[in-house]
Amino acid sequence: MSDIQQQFAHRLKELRAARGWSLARAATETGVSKAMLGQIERGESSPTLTTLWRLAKGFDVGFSTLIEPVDASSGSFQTRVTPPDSALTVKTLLPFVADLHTEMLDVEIEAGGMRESDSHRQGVIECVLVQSGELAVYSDARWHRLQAGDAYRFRADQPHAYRNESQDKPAQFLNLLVYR
Amino acid sequence: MSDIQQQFAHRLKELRAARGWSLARAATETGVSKAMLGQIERGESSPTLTTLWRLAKGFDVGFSTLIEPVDASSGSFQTRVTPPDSALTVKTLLPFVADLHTEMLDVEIEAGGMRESDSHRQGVIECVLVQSGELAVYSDARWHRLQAGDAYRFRADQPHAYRNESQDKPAQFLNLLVYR
DNA sequence: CAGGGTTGTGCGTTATAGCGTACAATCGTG
DNA sequence: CACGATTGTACGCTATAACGCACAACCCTG
Repeated sequence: MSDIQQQFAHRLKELRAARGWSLARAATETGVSKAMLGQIERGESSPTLTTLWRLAKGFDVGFSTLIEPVDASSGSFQTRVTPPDSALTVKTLLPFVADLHTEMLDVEIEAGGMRESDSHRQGVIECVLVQSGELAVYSDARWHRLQAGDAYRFRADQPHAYRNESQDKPAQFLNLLVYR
Repeated sequence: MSDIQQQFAHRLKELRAARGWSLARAATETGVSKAMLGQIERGESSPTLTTLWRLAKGFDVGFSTLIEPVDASSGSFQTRVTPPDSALTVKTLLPFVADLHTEMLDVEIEAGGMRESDSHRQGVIECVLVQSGELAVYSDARWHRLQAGDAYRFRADQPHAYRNESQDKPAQFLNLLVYR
């Protein structure tokens, strides 16, 4: 029995309990046998992809939520201003939280300023939403020019950079990182 | 053979081709046998959870990305302003796109204005990031007061509402919806 | 060209996923 | 209390996941 099998055993029990379903009811909703559901919940069996898919549909959750729970609690969280360095002011609007796989920054880059960024981990997608000014984004080996109101997405698992094209005014953009 | 099995067959081939790995190399990286990888790619087998997990780790992708690809192409997308109605101006900064499971709105609500919202689908999480003004958010059967710079998350698969607490000035907030 | 290395497929074997059924335990009702 | 309904577990059977190995086809190098 593997760790993921154990984790999923616990998760399936959670999903079922949250809906107040018996094994029989869950079997009806998902099309997976009662006996098999029991085996999975006790960690005695590692379900196939086909069975996992049935479970996701029957429980009406996305595939990733089937495995990894989303924190359903409500609550405040803090935005945060990173101390300004030579060219950039970064305010973290939505800090990275594991269950949402998302992070959002409000970035201001001074007139003529530029910032390079290392690659993020494999598969991270970045969306740049220009709020004001003239911004250029470097990705896929070239610069892309953006105006206020423009938006641009690219893979952030490669080196990339931001540059304020104006020599007079700062530029401001929202930076959304989606980790999938 | 199920639809998801066929979909995954195609996806696994994609993942492997993208890295330029042979079946033997992929077997080494994932700990899943070459013969089994071949069976999966030809849609002849539905891998168990344990095997899926090994694949995710070996290919260094999140579990959901193992099944559903993220569009890796770069490109601009349009922000959009919804015509104002009686109390609200909505600008869609990031329209919903299926592969990111995310949507972002810039909302301005006039002095004293209020808006109720129906439930979204099961499991949607909403983050409200107040940019200016005094906002109250209704969720979990009660109102939560927020100031500029405050942020609040809650489950959006329940009825919820927004209200500008000020009778003098509009309030503005960013609204991030994460569908998981 | 021949030979060695690489690649993907097919086969047979073993372990286990998935099921229907039976049943013990528990619960609720008359 | 007895009885019926419900719930979760165990069992035996069938189908298939997963593997190691052999091999045909292809590619590259001397």
